[in-house]
Amino acid sequence: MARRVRRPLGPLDLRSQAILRAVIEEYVTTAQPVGSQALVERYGLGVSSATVRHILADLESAGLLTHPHTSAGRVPTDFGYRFYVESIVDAVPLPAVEQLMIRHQFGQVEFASEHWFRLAATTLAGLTRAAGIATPAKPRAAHIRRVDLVAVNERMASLILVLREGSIKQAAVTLDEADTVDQATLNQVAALLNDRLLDQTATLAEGTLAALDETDTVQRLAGRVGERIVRILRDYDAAAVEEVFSDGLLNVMEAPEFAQSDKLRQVFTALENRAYLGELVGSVAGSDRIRIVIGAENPVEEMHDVTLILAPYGRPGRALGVVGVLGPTRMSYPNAIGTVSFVSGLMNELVDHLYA
Amino acid sequence: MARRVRRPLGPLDLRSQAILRAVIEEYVTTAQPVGSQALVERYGLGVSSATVRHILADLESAGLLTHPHTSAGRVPTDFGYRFYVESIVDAVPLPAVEQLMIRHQFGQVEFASEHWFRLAATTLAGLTRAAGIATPAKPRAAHIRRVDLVAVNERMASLILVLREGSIKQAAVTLDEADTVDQATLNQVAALLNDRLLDQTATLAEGTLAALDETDTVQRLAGRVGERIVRILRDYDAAAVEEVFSDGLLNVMEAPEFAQSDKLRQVFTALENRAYLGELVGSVAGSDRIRIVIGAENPVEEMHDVTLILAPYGRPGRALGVVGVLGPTRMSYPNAIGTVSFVSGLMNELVDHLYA
DNA sequence: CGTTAGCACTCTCACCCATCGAGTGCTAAC
DNA sequence: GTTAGCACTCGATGGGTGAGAGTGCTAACG
Repeated sequence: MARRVRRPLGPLDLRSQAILRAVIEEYVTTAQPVGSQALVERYGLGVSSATVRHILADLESAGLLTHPHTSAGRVPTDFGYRFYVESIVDAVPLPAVEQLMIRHQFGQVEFASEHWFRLAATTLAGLTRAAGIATPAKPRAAHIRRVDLVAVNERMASLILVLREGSIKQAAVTLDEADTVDQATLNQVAALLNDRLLDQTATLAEGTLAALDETDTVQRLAGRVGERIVRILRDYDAAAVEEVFSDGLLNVMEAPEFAQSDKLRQVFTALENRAYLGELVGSVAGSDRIRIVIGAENPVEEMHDVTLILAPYGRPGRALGVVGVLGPTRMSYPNAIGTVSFVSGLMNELVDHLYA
Repeated sequence: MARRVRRPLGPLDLRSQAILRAVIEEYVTTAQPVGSQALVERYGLGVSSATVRHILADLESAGLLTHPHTSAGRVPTDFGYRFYVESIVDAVPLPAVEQLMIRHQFGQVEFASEHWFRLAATTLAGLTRAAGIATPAKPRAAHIRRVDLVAVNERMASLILVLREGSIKQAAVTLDEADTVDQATLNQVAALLNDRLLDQTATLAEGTLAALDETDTVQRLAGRVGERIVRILRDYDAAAVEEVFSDGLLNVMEAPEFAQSDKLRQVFTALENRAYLGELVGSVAGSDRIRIVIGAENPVEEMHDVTLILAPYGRPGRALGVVGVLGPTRMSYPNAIGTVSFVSGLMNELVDHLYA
């Protein structure tokens, strides 16, 4: 086989790179195996199809391309995409007009990371024609920003807990006091809690609450509510990833490689299993760059036909989330990377405001 | 053709009903056209296959069954399912154990309709092996229960608005006052707003705000925030359906009739178009019973292969939402109806507590 | 008159086979 | 190193065939 010097990795000569690039870009648009002739016709390569065939054979033995069968054209391997992404092309930044439009959209949405991350997923789905994925910015330890209590009836109140991280938690608390509890009392309790617990985490709050005077009605009630608050914070802190929101899975369904819904079903199943995404997201959140997982590079069997492009956002050490896209391995990497990059940058800016 | 008295509608004789029922239930479990012989074997009908064939032919000419082709067994038509649901079977109530389990689950969730309706969809999906659908209880006009303001920086505050209906809205308000605004001032503003706006709707609130004294700093700020509150309420009131949450679409995907993902793709597309669901939900919310839309009864072309079973919940004139399931027309109607019925009843109870 | 056995008929499905065409890999010449 | 030429491979396509399932009809039966 080895007709010319084999360089399975490392600096491929420029012409080979150009051809690999052409194969990938042709395949990305047509979804059909690419033949030598098609390449010569559609890309001005200045050589004959026979020459191209030689090079294709070399690229194949280097593991960058494959053959579905003898008489078919070439298809990129996962490794081929990897090489393409790392050594041949650069990310294409999102056009300025679209950047502006998206900024505008985010400006219209309520001021809460709760809503941003969903919008991020939706936006990514629309821009890349793949599925958009996003998690909320999850702080290592949540901080109390605000406590509010609303009377529901004589013995129950609705507790509203605002976290510095931008999310709001709600819970019902039962106050089985001998005397009925009115809104005025609740206001006092809330004021006390706001005074004492501002910017505290679960652990700190627990200490503060221990110091309350149980003989005073207001303080006793505050203690009761405080217990609940601590429990909510602990739950929140314990969850690895609060939620994974995805949008535009339909886009992926439309790709011809998923016409037999079987493969896609597997992907969906894997997606519903949050443990996996949580893990992946955790690993991305640790790093500081875009992470690309192509096909079989993914440890999860079901994900072998799709590519994930994920980027962290937020503040290391404080709150971290992930945005990204999920598409067929056959996707337009330069655009997808550029888009994910922009959206994660935007999310960074937004989260910064929360901590400003 | 007409070998015996034709009764296209109305009281089918009992034996014919039993056979229609057998065909449907066999088809529901096997997803294969049902032949006369299979019926005789698997259901103790006490007659020969030839007799069954006669009856099948009659049921077919009455429009209750069809033939995919000459030499295939029978398949129920949409009309057949309709007759089956209305005249032959009754809803099977959900087993008491499961009822208990579900009540328990709802008890664990935060005290807010926001969360309940999602849980309802998830629960329905799990119980029926179809897709669960739910909308939040949407009040005709939202009422203010609580206003809270948290300082973000000198010129911005985060507004938290709790509605009597159980949902929470959040927004950023910019306070471009000459002097900086601190949390203490914000507390006064919030107290004022809570005092004046409690239980008011958008229109009422607007009147109340007009009466504020613009020369006082606190009142002026309250006016500023109030404008924003009114805008939020108006937006909320204007939306026909806030959100349609669905879960378990995967279940539907697994049905053999959707193996070629094309049909399902259409369903998904229709589902993403909220206008349609909003309309449907609106019509259900108006009525007071479970509504079943079988296959081509659905005005929307894309939904011709699925059945919707929807039930309203909430308080007429106050807040109304919808829960239900979406599955293949070939689904177990008695169970699905029983389950939807239970869940909508449960949601009713929960919403009742909000207004208690 | 309803029920049944028997039978011809229809249609799908699975299988085989031949053909076609795209695209390769090799070789020899430039 | 590049190219033209050519044999070869293999999937896709389409027609043909046989098996099997299930029907509809008819004639006989109680």
